[in-house]
Amino acid sequence: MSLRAELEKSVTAWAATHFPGLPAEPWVRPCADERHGHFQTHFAMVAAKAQRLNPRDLAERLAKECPPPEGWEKPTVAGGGFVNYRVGPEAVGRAVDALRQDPNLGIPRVPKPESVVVDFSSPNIAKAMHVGHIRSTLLGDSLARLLTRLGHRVNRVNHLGDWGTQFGKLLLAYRAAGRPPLQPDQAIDQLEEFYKKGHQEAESDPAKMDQARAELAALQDGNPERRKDWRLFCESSAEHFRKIYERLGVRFDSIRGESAYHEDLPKVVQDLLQKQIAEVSQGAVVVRNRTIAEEPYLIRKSDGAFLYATTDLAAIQYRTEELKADRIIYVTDARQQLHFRWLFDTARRAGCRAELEHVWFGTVLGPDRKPLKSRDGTPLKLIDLLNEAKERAGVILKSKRPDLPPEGLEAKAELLGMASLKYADQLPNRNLDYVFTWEKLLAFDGNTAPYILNAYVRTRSILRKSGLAKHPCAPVRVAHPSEERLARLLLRFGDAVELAAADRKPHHLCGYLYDLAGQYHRFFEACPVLQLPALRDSRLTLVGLTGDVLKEGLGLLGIPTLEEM
RNA sequence: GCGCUGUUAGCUCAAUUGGAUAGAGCAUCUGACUUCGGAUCAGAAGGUUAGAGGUUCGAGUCCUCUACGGCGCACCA
Repeated sequence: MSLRAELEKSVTAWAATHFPGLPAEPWVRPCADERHGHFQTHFAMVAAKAQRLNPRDLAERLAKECPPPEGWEKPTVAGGGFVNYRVGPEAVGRAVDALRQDPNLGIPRVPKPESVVVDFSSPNIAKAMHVGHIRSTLLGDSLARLLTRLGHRVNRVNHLGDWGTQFGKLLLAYRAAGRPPLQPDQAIDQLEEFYKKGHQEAESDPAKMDQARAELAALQDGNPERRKDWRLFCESSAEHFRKIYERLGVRFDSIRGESAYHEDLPKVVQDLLQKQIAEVSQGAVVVRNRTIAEEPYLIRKSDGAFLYATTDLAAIQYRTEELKADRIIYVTDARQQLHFRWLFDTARRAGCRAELEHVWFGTVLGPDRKPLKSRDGTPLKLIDLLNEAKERAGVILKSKRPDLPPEGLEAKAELLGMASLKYADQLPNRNLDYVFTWEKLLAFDGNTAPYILNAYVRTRSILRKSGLAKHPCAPVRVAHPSEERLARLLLRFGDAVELAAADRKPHHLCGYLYDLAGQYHRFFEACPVLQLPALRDSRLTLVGLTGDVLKEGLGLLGIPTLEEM
């Protein structure tokens, strides 16, 4: 249990006894300013307001009747009714001793594990993944890792766009070209060319548009030749996706595209009509809810075709009934908020009992504050982004480590490039658009992956220097202020992980890891580790624990570590 | 028009969900190296949190209005 949680227990018990009416919030928080203390509670001010009492008097009572755990200083009252607590160095040492023996590093387990589907990434078949997919892919992956770590049963689902109307135009051009074989390493580019060609033709020539529609209808009716072509498109795309996911270290439990729900769609619409949730309007089938919008939600077009809303409804049914999901989390960009409001509302009215959540994020912008594009104005391809990250990391590596043999350089550049990209993408609050620059991404200092990795590497190098095979696990004695700060920060890891998961915002964890890396660097400046025999094992233990927490924290963000920079 | 969302230091972003004197990095300036790895550390400077009201013991955070931006609103996904 963290220091905070220990104190929290005591304060909450006191609050529940004397003020049973008040909500059981977390009342204990770390002080923003250490001069006030290590932890504070503002409970007295809240309770005083509710009961019309004097907040200072109540704070005095709380401080007196609610003593901190063993080894803490006597609490003090300050301001308008804050009670401040300070932990003694021995108590810090004891807490760190408990932490180093905890395989979970202070990360709590949820009392009631849920079966959670995380739906993320979801690229379209026959198109290269682009920069618009990166936030969903990384954020979804991190959320899945966080929820798994807290004890939930997580199902990572890639809901591929493999059944849209774009296939009519693509088939049209592909077949007109004589159904040529696709080159393994250029398949995606070839498919994009065919689509572009088919699209242009269909837009300019109504007869071609009719043909494209006919191609789509043939595919959806199960025409064997079209099916075969479509499967080829899917397989070529899958290979493209696989390479990118491998480099990003992202995996899925289930890759199940829209096509998998094709057969279920008529029944979904029929059910909604039968339950009188949906109605026929102007030949289409729609769902209405004036509290959401005046315009209705379309689930079947007037020509009988289904939409992605219908597919999503079918997917909810599958996930709740077949996968037994208690909760489904969708990770998509902000523009789909209205769609998900409609989707969730409709599913609930139709009897869905699972919790449905839309975790949305903003756009990646270029330096001009417009959505990030490549030089020719098309969306920036993800593969180009990854390659450039690696290349730039390689240039920096060579300049920083000219002594490094060329063999190891490439793998190191790849790791640093991916780590930097992943960290930079997850650092800003997901609800905001963010401005992407290479300078920020691969900077050596500031809140970046290299800075944190550097701290980790130094925990490893000091170990190598010590001649030991692994970090010792000795009782920790905090002797220096920067050492004590490091220890207390380590004890907050569990809180940071919990907050990031509960908020569905991994950037909270980035902030914590940056603080920890910085505090480790300060400790490192101030505290000789190997030179002082009396403190050597204690400090090596602290160093080892710092490394473990940095590694575990980065791991929850999907970022691997390395032993040497 | 309706709805969602945003505006914090010159720039890019934080702020533990209503708590104490709003913090970092970059850029600028000043220091610390024959280093337990300097991809580091110490320090200076930089703010009417877009503006105006309101609620509160307390507001960057909640409410109302205004200005400016991004996005979405029936047959794409």
